[in-house]
Parts: sequence; structure tokens; C-alpha cells
Amino acid sequence: MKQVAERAGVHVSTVSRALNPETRSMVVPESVARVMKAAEELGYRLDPVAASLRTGRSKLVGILVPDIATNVFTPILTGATERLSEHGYSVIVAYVGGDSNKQLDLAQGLIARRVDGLIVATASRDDPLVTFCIERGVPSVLVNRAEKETRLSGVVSDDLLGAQLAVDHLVELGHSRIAHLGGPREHSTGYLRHRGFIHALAANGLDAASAPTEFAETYTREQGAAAARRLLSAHPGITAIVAANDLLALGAYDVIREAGLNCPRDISIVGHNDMPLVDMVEPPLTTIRISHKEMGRQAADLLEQAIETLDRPARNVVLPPKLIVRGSTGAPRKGAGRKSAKAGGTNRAASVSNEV
Amino acid sequence: MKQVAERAGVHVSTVSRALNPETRSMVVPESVARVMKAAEELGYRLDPVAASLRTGRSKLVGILVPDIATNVFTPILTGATERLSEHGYSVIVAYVGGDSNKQLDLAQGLIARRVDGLIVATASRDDPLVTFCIERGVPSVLVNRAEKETRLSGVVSDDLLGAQLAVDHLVELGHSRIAHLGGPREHSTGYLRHRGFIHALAANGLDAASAPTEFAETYTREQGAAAARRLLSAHPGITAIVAANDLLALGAYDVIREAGLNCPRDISIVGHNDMPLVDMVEPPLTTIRISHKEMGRQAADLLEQAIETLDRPARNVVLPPKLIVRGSTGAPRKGAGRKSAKAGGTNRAASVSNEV
DNA sequence: CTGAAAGCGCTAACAT
DNA sequence: ATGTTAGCGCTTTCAG
Repeated sequence: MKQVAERAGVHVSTVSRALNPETRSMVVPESVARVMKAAEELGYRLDPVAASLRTGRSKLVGILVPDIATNVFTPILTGATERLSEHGYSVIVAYVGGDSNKQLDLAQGLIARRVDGLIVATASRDDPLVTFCIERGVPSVLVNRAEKETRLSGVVSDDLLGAQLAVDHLVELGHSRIAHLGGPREHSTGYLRHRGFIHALAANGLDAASAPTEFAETYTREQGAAAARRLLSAHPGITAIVAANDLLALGAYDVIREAGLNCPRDISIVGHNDMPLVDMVEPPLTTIRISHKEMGRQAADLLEQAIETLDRPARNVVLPPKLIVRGSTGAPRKGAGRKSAKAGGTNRAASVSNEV
Repeated sequence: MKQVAERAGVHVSTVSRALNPETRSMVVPESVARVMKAAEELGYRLDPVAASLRTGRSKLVGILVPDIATNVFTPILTGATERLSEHGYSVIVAYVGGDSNKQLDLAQGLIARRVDGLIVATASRDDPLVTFCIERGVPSVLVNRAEKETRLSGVVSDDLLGAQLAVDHLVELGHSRIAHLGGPREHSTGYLRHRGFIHALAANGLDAASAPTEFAETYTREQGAAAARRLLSAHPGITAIVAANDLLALGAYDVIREAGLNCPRDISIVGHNDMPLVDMVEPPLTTIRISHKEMGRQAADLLEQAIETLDRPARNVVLPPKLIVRGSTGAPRKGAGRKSAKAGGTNRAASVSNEV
């Protein structure tokens, strides 16, 4: 930097100001030009490490993703990274497991590296990590999963609505014995999709209280299969399953196949996420589409805002999901629909709150 | 740090030495203990930014992945990140597009952040980025894709062998009119899998020179479909396709379906990668399995070695792929096999060099 | 084995 | 609008 200053015939501090977009306006354009030229000629670039040491800022953002990198977190990551890098940020990824202490440690480490903010894709409905972020005063946003209470801004899909869309679709097809293949309830996705399922059932005049339901412990095909097995053995009469997630739905496929049943003839299935390739499985999966990449982008936006103006009130961005009808849903098999639903209803439970 | 020094009754430099595992041996154990205790009590942690400014090292590794994040790069990323974080490294991901100048810029930026090394998952067979890394003296390794010449260490799958496995399998089933649905030839994967295809054909006594071949421009389902369409219209007589990648194979599925044909009855297909869910598509895809996560891990190992001892000679780790037989391959339809192959052959072309 | 002191490269008061 | 100066928090010679 000293060399550049010499070559441009100015002081180092002028070089610093000229090279930094934020302070460039303090320098007369002519000097800026000379500095730029000198820097160019010497192949000089500002040292972000030194700058970071001095300013405490780093143009670095940490992102915490579950280590069981399912397909949904990849587009979130790319969406966020893309958007962030447009604004000069780099992204440090940390894959975190379930251990809460390790999570705090990792966050700690990122903070030590002076990240300007954190994107948390791992939040449970009441997460110590969030408490930690708030206490430490690190600008942070949630993505995909929200907390019970909105302590931090975040971007999520309207999971309640998504599940309702699924139920409404099934009811329209004539189903009334609809079961739920739920996700982990400590995550907002599992919790809300279950609630959406219940409410939609009620709104359609079906018995929500006794609706067959089993929860998978994790969002995996294996756990989905295990839960689906429990569901089918306890309630052989069901004609449709609303799954909290595509992977769970595919687990149900495995079970249905192994039971010698046919989807959708014997049982219809709706997934959630519309992850890549579920249009190619057999039968093509009817599911709820969520734009995870867009979630990532918006989380990036939210984080940048949080970084720029601290203590900005927490705000939840809720993205609308969309029903994608494919081959895994159809009319119930004859003689199956013993419980009768109220006449063909898209009676969405409009008043259900979206509180996590 | 000064506070810790005071509290422990030693000088800051002693604190520094005590806290850093590499220099801890210079300090008498008793002092170390006192320092540790004081640090603990104050909740003090070393500042990596300041350390980085001083030492030039950062415990940060950059990884360059293609921005069209297909499924294969996610496990590479997680594998590498896991292994690296075990050794105290954090990972900065950069999603890079095709523009070579932008790639250099991104690498430049990572270097400015003082990354200790770079993992490059984007290399073409002769990549200016590699030249750049070498010139700048940044420890770097390649992963998944290698260069024509081994200028840098790397981890790849044995792509030549993979393609041969695919052809041998098809020949064993009785196919002789086998086509290749190739990948981009500027990448080692596309190039080598094509060569493996050719050599295996020859080794099995089939006419390699005139084997129907079409190349997709990118590894996408769409480009796969386009190339498969060209293949089928130019060579309606083929009974099997060896695809350079699962996505391409799925593109071929689309085309076969739209042509009213059936896989595997009319045409058998073999993919490459064994990415998630291809066992669930219809028909389940026969493919070549590669452990991308393991590739990521080994790339991490190689990079750590390169960081520890500079100017270590470049070394290629070649992982063995494995044929996974599923439902997309079967015997050719009757009357299709007009060309005759040499008797039932697993005549692998053992002597084919693996040079990229 | 430990203390002293210099300085990594930059930025932000403050002064002019 | 620009120059001066004092560190950011650490590591690492060099002395002792």
C-alpha cells in the first residue's frame, strides 16, 4: 500500500480511502484515478485480513447447515451464496450435527473469524443457538426452519398452507381416510405441516382428532419407511398419505411396494418440497413445491439488512408453496371411502394462524 | 490476551506460546496450566484474524465448485468440509460459472483472504486456473475432474474403468449395438468415459470406430435428452446406451418414453455416478457408483499434505468405481443383435492407459 | 524457558 | 481533501 501511495504521489490513508468504495467520495476524483492506476500497475489489492483486524468487519458470512445434507439445503446454500457474493461477501459453510454444544462451538468459531453475520438453516423451534446469536449480538437470520417465537428474522415456506394444499387436493379426489406421515416436531417444518394437516382435515369436515398419524424421527427415506410401516399396520384402511417431506414419501413408496400395494390405486401419496428427480420416480410424486433457492436469496437479503441496520425488528418472510400434481395421487379405490367428507371442498381453513 | 497474561502472571508472549499447540512445548507445563486456566476463566479465545495477519496463514481453505450444483458436488463438499474441520480448518465455498476470468478473480479473492489452500472441483482438462494456482504458489488439489497433465495432485474416480464396466455389462447381456451418450469433452470425466467406452468396445471385438456417439454440452437432463434424441434419430437400431452421467441417462429416459419405446426392453441404459434417487426412478437405473464423499475426504487429505510440505510432487488418487445393476439394463430385444460380439466377454481392456 | 519489542497491513480519529 | 498517528491482537525474532 505504501508503494501504491508513493507511485500515486499521495499518502497511504488517501490510498485506503480511494480504494474503499464506502470512503471513496472523500477523495477528489483525480486522486482516485491516480491511485487506481498505480494499484492496477502494481497488481495491488487490499488485504481483507488486515482490514478485518482493524475494523472488526470481514465481509464474511457463516452459514450453518445440517450435516445430513439433504437436497433442500443445497439450493438454499447456492441461492444465499450467489446473492451474498454479488455484494462482496464470501461464505463459510459449517455442517452441523445435532449436538447443541458443538453447534455453539462452531458458531463461536465463526464469530471468532469475525463473520459479519450468520445464516442458520438448522434451527429447532426453540433453539439455544438462536439465544446465543442474540446474546452475542451477531446479526443472524433463519432459513427454512423458524422458531416458535420470532426472535430472529427468517425466510420460510408457508408450511401450514402447504399441508392444507395437500389435504384439499386429496379431499377433492374423494379421499376421506387420510393419514399423516409427519416430520420431526422439534422443527417448524414438521410441526407446522402436521398442524396444517389437522386444520385442513377439520375444515373439510373430516375427523381431525382421530386422523392416523405417525412421525418420523428424521427426514430420511429410512425413517419415512419405518413410520409408514407403523401407519399401515395400525390403519390398514387409509387411502391416502400426506407426507411432511419428499424423502418420507419415498420411504412410504418402499413400504407400499413391499406390502404388495399400488400407489396411487390403493394409496395416494403427497410429498413436500418437490426436490429434484421426484418427477421421475414411479409413480411421479405429487408434492408441494418450495423454491429453496429463492429462500436462500431472500435470507441473504434479510441478513444484509440485519448487518446494515442493527436492532432491526425481526421479520418473517413467508414464501407461498405450490401444489404440483403428478401420478402419486388419484381417486380412492372403490369401497374404501367409508367416512364421508363434506361435499367436495376446498374449504381452506383460512383463519388458521401461521404461528410456529 | 494481555488480561490473560496478567491473570496468569506471565508475559503475553508466553500466553501466545502456551495457547498455540505448535509452540506449547516451549513453555513449562505449569505455566501452560496457569495460562489455560486464566483463559478459561475469562472466556478468552485466540483471535484467528490477528493471528492470520501476523503469520500469513489462516486455517481457511477455499473450494471452487461449479455453480450448477449438481448432486455430485454436494457430497464432495460435505466430505471435504468434514475432514478439514476435524483439523481446524474452515471452508469458504465459491460457486463458479464457466467464465474463466471470473474464476481467476474468485480464486484471487480467496487468496487475498489468505486461504491456506484451494480445492478445485471445476477443472477442465487444461485449465488456466490451475496455471494460476501454480504460479501463485497456493497449495491446491483437484477433485472429481483432473487435467490432461498431472500438474496438481487430485482425487478422481477411474472414469475409464467405469465406462468399461458399463460396456462389459451390456456385452454380457448380449448387446452389440451400443451407443455412447457422452459428456463435455473438455472435462476429464466426459473425455475419459468416452475413451473407456471406445476401448471396451474394441476389447470386446466390437467396431469401436463407428460406434454411435453424441455428446451433451453440459451434464443436465435437458442436454442429455437433446443428445439422446440425436442419437436415436441417427441410429434407430441401437439396443443400449452408455451415458457419461446419470442426469444424461435420465434425459435419455425422457426421450425413450416420448418415442414410445420401453427401457430396458427396447433400449438398455447405464448411467454414471449413482446419485441419490436413481434407484427409485422407473426403471431403476443401472449405473456406475462413485463415492463422492470419499473423494471429498481424500481431496482434503491431499490438500493438508500439500499445505504441510510444499513442493510435494503431484500425485493422483484414483478411486475404483463399481457397477450397480438395476432395472434399466436387460438382454437386447430379439432380432436386434445383428452384429456379433466375441463370445461372452469380460475382456476388459486391461492395458488401456488412464492418461487423461 | 520467558520477557521485550517490533510489526503484519490496514483504517479512523484527529489535525491541518 | 489530505496527511499524521495510533493501534486492531497476535507471533516471533532476539535477549536474557
